[in-house]
Amino acid sequence: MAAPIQSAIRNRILGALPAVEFALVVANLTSVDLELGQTLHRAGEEIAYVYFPEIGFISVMAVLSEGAPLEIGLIGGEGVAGVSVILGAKTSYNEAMCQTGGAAHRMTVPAFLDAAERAPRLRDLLLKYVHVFEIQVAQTAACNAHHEVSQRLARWLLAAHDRSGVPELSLTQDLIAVMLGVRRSTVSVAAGALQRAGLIQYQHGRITIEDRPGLEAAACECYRAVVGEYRKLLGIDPAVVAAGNQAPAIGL
Amino acid sequence: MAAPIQSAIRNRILGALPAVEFALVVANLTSVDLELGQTLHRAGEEIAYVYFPEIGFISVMAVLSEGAPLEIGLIGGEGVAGVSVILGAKTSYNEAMCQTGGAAHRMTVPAFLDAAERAPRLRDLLLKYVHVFEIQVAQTAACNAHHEVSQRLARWLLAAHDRSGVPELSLTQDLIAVMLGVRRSTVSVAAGALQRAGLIQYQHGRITIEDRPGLEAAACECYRAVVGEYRKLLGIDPAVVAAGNQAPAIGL
DNA sequence: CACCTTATGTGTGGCGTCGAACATAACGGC
DNA sequence: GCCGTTATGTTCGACGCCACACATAAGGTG
Repeated sequence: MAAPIQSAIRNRILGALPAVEFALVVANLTSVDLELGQTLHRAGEEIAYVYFPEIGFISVMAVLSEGAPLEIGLIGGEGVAGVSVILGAKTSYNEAMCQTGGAAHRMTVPAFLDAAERAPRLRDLLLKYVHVFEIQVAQTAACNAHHEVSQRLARWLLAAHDRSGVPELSLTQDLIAVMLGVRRSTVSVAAGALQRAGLIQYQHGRITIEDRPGLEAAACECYRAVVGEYRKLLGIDPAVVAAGNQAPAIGL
Repeated sequence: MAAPIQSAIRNRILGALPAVEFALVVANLTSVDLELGQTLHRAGEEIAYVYFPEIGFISVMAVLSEGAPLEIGLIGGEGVAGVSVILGAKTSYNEAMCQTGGAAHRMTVPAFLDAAERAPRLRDLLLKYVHVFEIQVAQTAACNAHHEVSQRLARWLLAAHDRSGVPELSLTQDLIAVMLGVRRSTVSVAAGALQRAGLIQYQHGRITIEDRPGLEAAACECYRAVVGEYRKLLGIDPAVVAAGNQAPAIGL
């Protein structure tokens, strides 16, 4: 388990640290694989580790007494899961789970808090991340109340694609329906419309985005708004800009 | 403008400070009236002041390009408006406005940041408040997706009543409809049902809660869940426990 | 008291999603 | 290549809320 060197790190919070602070952090990082369906922290239970995703993304879900949990936010390589310990939280109110395969670096909570104490730039970035994540959640609250499923589906696919870093996503409509808090048949209809419009391509649990600008046009403003805040406040784009993966055309 | 003494403060974050820290803060506090419809900070604009409500409550609203803004969170005497400056935010993503008459103590942002730096207990409380507020927003996101308007109406009335500290609220159905992001006629139907059930009493812009336990039973779990987190994490109850205002029967 | 304004109650057709069922299609293991 | 499993497509009645309209009622004001 050799310590990773900073240039090889894909997580953009870790990547943005000055070398001095990264050195302080890296000793306590452990690389772990994230498996599909793996729960990083459960609702109401103690947060043991803080995760810096490298590959794949993590869904933060609200758990209601009746009905399946539904997603309120996404965390990828632009962020951190479990960051609320920096606010003094001991337990997690929501549930964090991995919906794709992936990998992350993790730290124990005490090590994380110690590092945040001693590394001012890290602390600054973490608090800003708390803020943009809250913006994402707030936008989701409004989106759930006002926007149609087809728009929300497009938004979600874009956000997931941004954070996955690969052109093809392994995601069933069943899973997406849970994320959005709707019936699978509703997703099927909405996805079928997107597919007929040539925006996406479904293939038995694998989905590719064929026309990104078109999909952005089909999504509600929420996608664009949240990406803009990540850039503005954190200086970090949720989209992975890896080799062979073109940057999303959001700007304008 | 005499400096307020701590025992006369109704805001429960200020009230929870040790005397040493309160002394540090109080010099920079200014008492202001909050007028109905007054905007404390607008979406996208700079946050100039941080507000500690004393009387009445503040609605935090998400602004979408089409349609009226809708509420994502409530702040009363248990909290602070504009607290996200402590995360490094300069501007507000959402809009904070006063839906009732009221009063607050406010500080300029630089004074606030300075105080938070020097007063550890204050800083601790503020970060925890950021956390519980995010929980409130997250719960609202799930609530908007899953729960019916009648339940959401009951939840909202309870939350507003908690924070107002008075038995009678001055709130039109029109205003509530905007908060919940639904049509006024829908509120009218839902409120009529609650009224016929003897839970509330509407009277031309004034509303009284007749049967609080009944109203809690009519509300979705979200009300109870959020109150529980305020108590657990902050040690503060959103409900004002003033003379003549019985504490809400939430416990169980 | 009469009148205007504001607030609430009620009704109707339409649309989006639910909830549930069933049919088809693609993959994977043997 | 067959077959069970998994994933997707499609349909249909029901229901909640929209969107819009109009009626009624309860203040406030002169």
